[in-house]
Amino acid sequence: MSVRARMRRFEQALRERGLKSTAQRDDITRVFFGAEGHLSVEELYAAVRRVNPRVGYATVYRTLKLLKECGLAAERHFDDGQARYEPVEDDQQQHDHIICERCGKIVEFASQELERLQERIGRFLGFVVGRHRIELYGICAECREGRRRRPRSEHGVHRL
Amino acid sequence: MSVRARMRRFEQALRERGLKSTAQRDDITRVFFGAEGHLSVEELYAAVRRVNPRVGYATVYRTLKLLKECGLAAERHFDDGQARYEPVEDDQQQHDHIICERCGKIVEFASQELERLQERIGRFLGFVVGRHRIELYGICAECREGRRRRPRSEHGVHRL
DNA sequence: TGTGAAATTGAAAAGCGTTTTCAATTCGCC
DNA sequence: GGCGAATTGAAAACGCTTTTCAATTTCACA
Repeated sequence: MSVRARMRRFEQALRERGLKSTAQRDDITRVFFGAEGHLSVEELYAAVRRVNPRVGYATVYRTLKLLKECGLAAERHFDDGQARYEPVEDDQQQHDHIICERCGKIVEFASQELERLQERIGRFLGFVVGRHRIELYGICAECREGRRRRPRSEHGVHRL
Repeated sequence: MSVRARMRRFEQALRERGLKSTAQRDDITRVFFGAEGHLSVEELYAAVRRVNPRVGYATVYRTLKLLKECGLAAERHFDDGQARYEPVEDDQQQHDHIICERCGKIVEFASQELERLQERIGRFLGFVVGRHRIELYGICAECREGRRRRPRSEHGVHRL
């Protein structure tokens, strides 16, 4: 879905809730939807600032909270102590993450098998499993080979 | 391993580091090792206070940090925003958790299959996986059946 | 196009879990 | 017992996040 389309979605969600559309919200969501996901608030704030230096930190937090409530953003808590946010594609099912501890790259993947196994484990222990959190931490190929340490986030969910 | 034996281990670790053994450390570790794991700092602090009301919050934090560094405690960050700690048995291998969102019960499990699958996924994506974080969230049997809502933590790792 | 109630904003303060600071106390080797 | 180093509790500081509050902006309605 394009940035434009997502922003229309957001505007609509605002109207449905009787909330107002503002320049700040527009700027923040535009930058957010245009970025590659897994942004921290700090990163998003910095990026928005480049476009509109009048935007305050609190507004970025508030807008992310709104996006979350509208189902347009997902909040993640990895092991670095700050929340990260990714845009939610509406066709996109649940997925997990593998994170390089050297360069910080975050790769998304979705595994049917993992899904099934988790379900099975839950059932065995008497649980009905709703959500899960699965994060793998390791070193990516580029880092092991001593190549560049640049990429922060690789885009798209890998289906396995 | 008994509480006594673990405390001896701790004393030994202290000596090795040139650190001192104190009444506070003894009280905190005794309560910690005697409890059923997955305690928050708050819970441990409250429990220790019942034994020795002079112990301060900071000392509980400091002692847990020490235990962690000695490999006698593991720190976990579930979705409730505070760290939880569990005693580490020396024979105990890596395990994961399934958590009831109604009663808060935490059940430990270890799955060879899950281990293998995770390894395989990592390799497929070019990673060498070191550690992982796997948490399943759902509703436990007791809660679904409307039984009591008491148990906080069930003891022992379920091997699957 | 103007008006005004309600929503929104930025800056600063507060919150929350955790860590650090610091003066006073305790430990343990001589 | 005496002394230097480690430890302690209380309070302050921390980093991230939320809330407060007065000033500004939006937008439904006139």
